[in-house]
Amino acid sequence: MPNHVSDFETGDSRYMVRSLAKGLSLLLCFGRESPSLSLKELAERMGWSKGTAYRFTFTLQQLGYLDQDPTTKRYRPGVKVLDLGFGCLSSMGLTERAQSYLEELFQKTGQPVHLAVLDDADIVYVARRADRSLTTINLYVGARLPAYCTSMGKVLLAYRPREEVRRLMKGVTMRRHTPHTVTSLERLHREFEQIRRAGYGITDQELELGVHSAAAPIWDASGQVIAAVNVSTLAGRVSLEELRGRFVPRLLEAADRISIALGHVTRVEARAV
Amino acid sequence: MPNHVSDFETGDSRYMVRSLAKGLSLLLCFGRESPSLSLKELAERMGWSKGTAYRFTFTLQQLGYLDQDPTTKRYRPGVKVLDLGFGCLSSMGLTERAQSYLEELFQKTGQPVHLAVLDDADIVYVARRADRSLTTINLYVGARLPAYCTSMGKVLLAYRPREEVRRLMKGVTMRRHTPHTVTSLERLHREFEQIRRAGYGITDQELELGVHSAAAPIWDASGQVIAAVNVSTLAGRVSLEELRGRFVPRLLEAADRISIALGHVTRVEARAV
DNA sequence: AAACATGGTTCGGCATTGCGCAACCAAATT
DNA sequence: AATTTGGTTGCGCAATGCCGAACCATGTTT
Repeated sequence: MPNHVSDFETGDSRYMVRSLAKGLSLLLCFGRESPSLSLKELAERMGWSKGTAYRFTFTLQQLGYLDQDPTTKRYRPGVKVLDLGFGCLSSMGLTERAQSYLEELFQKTGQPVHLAVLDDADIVYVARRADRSLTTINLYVGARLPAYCTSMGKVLLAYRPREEVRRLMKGVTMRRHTPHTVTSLERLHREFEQIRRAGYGITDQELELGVHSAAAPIWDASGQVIAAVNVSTLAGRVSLEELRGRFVPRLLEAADRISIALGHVTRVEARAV
Repeated sequence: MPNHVSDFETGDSRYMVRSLAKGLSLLLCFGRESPSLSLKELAERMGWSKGTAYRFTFTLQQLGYLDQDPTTKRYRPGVKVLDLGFGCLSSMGLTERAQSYLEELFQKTGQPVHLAVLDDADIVYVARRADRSLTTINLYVGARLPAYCTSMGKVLLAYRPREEVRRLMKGVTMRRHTPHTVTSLERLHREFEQIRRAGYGITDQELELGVHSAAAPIWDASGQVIAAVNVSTLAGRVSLEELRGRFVPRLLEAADRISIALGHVTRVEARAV
């Protein structure tokens, strides 16, 4: 078996259609730091020849996923990319069904509330309800944050089998974002234990100083935890006690209602307060 | 030049990388009506052999753009699709910069407000701020509506060169969604004239009975109209006069502010009221 | 329980596709 | 005018991805 060409992907990528993978990775180049790219830049970033880069941008442009400025020739993502993402998002039905409960939770607490799902060891925001700029980090739908240092992330991990958590967290370096960040896997597992007992989780300034939040799991009809809701508060304005005492009960109520809306059969569970 | 095989795409698709196009069209299969699909269904919809369908789903799954239910084997869009859409959306910067102004407009009017851009003859929602379920249609970010019968659509078209409008509207059948819908291109052009003079546009129940709305253009630094904001109201609760008198001034103010935030150099323009 | 049906997975062989390369343009810069 | 930079083509060949058909693994029918 002469390893003539590095076919890295563990070999199981025998079926991988490469051109598709390439094209998609090209779309990922665009972001906040590089909202538009020239053909040259694209080719360099991807490590492709100009010709190849041209064929891919051409294709994506034809299909509407890239726009090209006619004068500068630079490419920008086209609005059609939203068709990819959001036909899909709506297909989950999650956001739509959760929206009104998020609204209610926001009204009752006056704090920004979010909905997120787990993807590998990240959480991805899928909906939010907040006042303008209460949050320090700029969170938008689709944003990713590491799971291990966020309340929703911990909740989502807490309800996964231990084996899966091990697999997901393998390769994640638990960076100490703040002095409060939990950076030991063992400690994390103890927190998961606690979360499962309490039915919710709290993180205190682990990702960013001055922000703490509480999160609760959302169950679907099959009894899986598929998402988490949180309430996020500023440490300077709301104490942990207040978060726990005033906001958590509302949070749990909202989480339950969303779960029910998704068809979850509620089991009355004892919750340590 | 023997046209041996139908290479439909006007011939200029010589450079089209087919596998990419195919893979992307596969992702578009998923939507509200079909949130999950089996390999078989996918193969049928696409007109592919099972093997081909398998390789594409395999690829997309490996990359995280598709999830597969391990028991039923059915595919659903993976959360990673949001990376495609929203890395991009954020790269526009538009939504982020507009968010706080939308919030303000919503607070002042108490009505749902939206932000949309033009894509072909459609408008695509890129941001919104609304109470729960005031709207009858379920609008989410990424949703598409025809431009010709929406306030934002008309505004967006009104500021495009006539030639471009002709091109975009070619092939669009102006369906009479309600008795109020404007279905003549000529009439539409007269409205555009009016919109340019007034600096905003109103549609009265043209897409759906009971809903009317006012929209205003958003300009970028280069003097182009790149988006539109609207305020949408229920005909039963807010009269057209009230919409015009109470809400439009606020709408215009918000639109101006967003434009300025985008670097637009405000020219003081006379606006007919 | 055996036969059947359904739908997912795998393989081999070959036409097609898409790649690198290198030339060709078209603008901007010197 | 000469040079540079970056976008657009064309060619020939190797790798890619397609078809068809077999193989499996479950679930269903008789």
